[in-house]
Amino acid sequence: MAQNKFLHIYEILKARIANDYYSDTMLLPTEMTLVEEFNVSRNTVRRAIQKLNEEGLVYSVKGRGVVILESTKKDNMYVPLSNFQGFNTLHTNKKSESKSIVKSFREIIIDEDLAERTSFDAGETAYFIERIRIVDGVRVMYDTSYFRANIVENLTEEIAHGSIYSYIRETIGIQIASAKTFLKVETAIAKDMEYLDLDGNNCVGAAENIVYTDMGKLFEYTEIRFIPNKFVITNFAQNINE
Amino acid sequence: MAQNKFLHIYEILKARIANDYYSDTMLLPTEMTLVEEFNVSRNTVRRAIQKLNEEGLVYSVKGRGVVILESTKKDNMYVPLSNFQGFNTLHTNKKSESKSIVKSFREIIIDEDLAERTSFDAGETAYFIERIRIVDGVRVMYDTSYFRANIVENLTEEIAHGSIYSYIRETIGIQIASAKTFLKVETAIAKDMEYLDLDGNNCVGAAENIVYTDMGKLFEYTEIRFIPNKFVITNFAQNINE
DNA sequence: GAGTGGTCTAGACCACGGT
DNA sequence: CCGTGGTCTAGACCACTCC
Repeated sequence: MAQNKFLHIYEILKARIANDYYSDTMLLPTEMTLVEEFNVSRNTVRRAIQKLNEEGLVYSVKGRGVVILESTKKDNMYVPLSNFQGFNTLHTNKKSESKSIVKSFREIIIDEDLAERTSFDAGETAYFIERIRIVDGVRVMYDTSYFRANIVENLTEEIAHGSIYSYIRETIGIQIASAKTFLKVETAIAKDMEYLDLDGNNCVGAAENIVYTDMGKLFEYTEIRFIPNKFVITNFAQNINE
Repeated sequence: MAQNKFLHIYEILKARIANDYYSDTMLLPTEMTLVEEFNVSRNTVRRAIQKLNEEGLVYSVKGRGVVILESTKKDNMYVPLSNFQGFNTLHTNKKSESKSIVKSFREIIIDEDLAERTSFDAGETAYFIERIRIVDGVRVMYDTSYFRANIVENLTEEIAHGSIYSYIRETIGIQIASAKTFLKVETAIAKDMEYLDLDGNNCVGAAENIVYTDMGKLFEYTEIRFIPNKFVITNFAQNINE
């Protein structure tokens, strides 16, 4: 039972779309109809529908109604991979064994060059961590992280072996707000060859990740580099007509 | 002058954040303060703030306020590339010359295999189009498109040389609703070698694009394959704590 | 306890689509 | 023209943060 009314309605509508309950018309019932069915205000119905729009399940057209988008065969094709936000592994039915090893862990001083890349201040202290992630025996990705030492205090290699985010949330008590990601395909460098099972490929996927605390402070800069043919990143764009 | 009040307020707040007008506190004024300043209802202020949240400029915390996120050096680093939604070229100051050539154009019947990939129906007719995009003399990407013939009627090679989307919008009168994108890094296949200036790289970026009309009909499936080191895809995730 | 953002209500008018 | 979704208002109560 969802606490929020609008989330509850959103879930019901989503299930009905998935079950083809509304498929005859290709339109959702009108907002006023849903207001009467659920006995809520129009605003609440609109918030539920807005969420469906954000997920790309429907498309609202002024004057006509809320159009249900045709389903595709790809809708349930991908499986989320552990912590990595936005990353999904290619579909597999079998369960995967995954573990990670800490390759480097040390404190560093941010120099001019790193200040440019991480948006930290030159001269401040940061933790530098390299970790390799291994799935089913294959080294599929590694990430190079910089954590601001004045925010993530007393980080140790032990903690890096487990979940740094759990430590940040539970021990330090910082809430994580949001992250920005930039994605590229790049020619592999020596370190990629060394850390990854590239299997003949000479390129990697590269994702830059910038993460904020809920105080608005940038506290982590991470570059993830991953092997080809293993990950899918999904995205959804609306209102292509400018 | 923006027509909508909430968009107008959003733009003002965005400008103030960019100008460090609010930087002292790291918090936006409270909703009630903004209600008084702009003489609008609280809902309108909230919609403006919601948009700032969606763009990753601020982060709202219940009980505390609207936190302004630190700016990063990457915020204005990338330049959008023509039509390709979500794609951005790496920053360059010089203007680029770009053109595209149509490599293939024909009508085909969707077979079982294509039905699986495109989510079209097996047996229906579609236009098959391959186009290569050349920027500053370098073949940087090519896309393989399938358009449903019963929606995009009378498509010709001439039209494909120009803008198919202009034809769809202006001549056919169909509005485009939204698109889903799936992104991967893949080992290059023979056709990639043939169509792209891979310059020694043996991988490509691959983006699948599924596009809908505003009637909810899937009408285009396109696979874009692009060379490494040239494009950036930006993404923004919120509420990482599940 | 005071103040914040999150949710929700019950109205109103407008712009657009389809007829 | 009618009905649709889009915008906006003016209230209310709640959950949370911070002192």
